[in-house]
Amino acid sequence: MDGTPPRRLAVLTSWQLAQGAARARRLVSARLDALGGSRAEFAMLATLEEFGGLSQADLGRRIGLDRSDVTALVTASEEAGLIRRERDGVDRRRMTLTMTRAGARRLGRLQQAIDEAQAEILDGFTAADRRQLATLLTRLAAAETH
Amino acid sequence: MDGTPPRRLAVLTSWQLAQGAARARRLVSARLDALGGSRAEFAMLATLEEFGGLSQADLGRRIGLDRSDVTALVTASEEAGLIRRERDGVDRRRMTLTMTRAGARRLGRLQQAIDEAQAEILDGFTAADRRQLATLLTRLAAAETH
DNA sequence: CATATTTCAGCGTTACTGAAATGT
DNA sequence: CACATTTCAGTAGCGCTGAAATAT
Repeated sequence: MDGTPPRRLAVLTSWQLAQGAARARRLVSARLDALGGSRAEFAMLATLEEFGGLSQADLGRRIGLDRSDVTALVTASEEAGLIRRERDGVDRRRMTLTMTRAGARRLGRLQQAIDEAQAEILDGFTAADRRQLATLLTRLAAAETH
Repeated sequence: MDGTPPRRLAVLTSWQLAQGAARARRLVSARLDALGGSRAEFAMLATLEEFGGLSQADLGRRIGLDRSDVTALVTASEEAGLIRRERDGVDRRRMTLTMTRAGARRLGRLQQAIDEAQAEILDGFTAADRRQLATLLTRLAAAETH
């Protein structure tokens, strides 16, 4: 046993979120590490599958990744053959990103690992629990930044 | 608008948790920064208020802070007059930590800032929503590490 | 002897900032 | 001109590791 945290911490929504997110992150990372993958890599491939032909800036905005970190991720992924990066014909500032077939296969493998982690995170939760949690978290994260 | 993330991400509990935790963290940090404080400082003071006379190792276990980071935090907080650090008389490896009156006043100010942030995080949530969320998050974070 | 505590030096990841080069 | 995109260099916090000194 680790000893319980003080009540002033335990009652905070921000603390509860941090604890839950940290556990989920550890479980997901452990599975992805075994495949030599990362959360950002999965996020990128998932985005390019659903929204093909994005620019790097758009990709970063979709997944909340900094422009600077997008550059590094995209460079490595192109070298690994998972994506293609081509200069946009219309707006020549932009690099247009598309997923390769190797990227699609990679996405499938990472998805499987992530699904296993989600199952472990939600072990013991009923279907109703899961809907509740998803609804509440989505509302919370989507709140206006007014 | 930022563009929506792909479905493969949006449906993940781990992603939802990460997004919610990141927003909560930004709101809390913004308030604490204005006071020159940190989350770790608040966690330390809250712990020493509720469990007086802890060792550094016990403090770290209560709040999930690494031994190495505890040393730095405790050193700075002692210099700031928020806590006292004395060699334990029984087990002379340990340093016994106690909060000073200045520390208690500091805790009060940080608590106020954090309460404001929690209110902002949960803006629009009913009392029932808040109970649901707290229950689900606590269950999720407390899951056995079997 | 094995174990626990504290301290220090350092590492890897993530999130970010500032500035430059390029183009709209 | 203001603004957007990409890239690079660098910064700061966080969570950690390894090792040493000290004590149980």
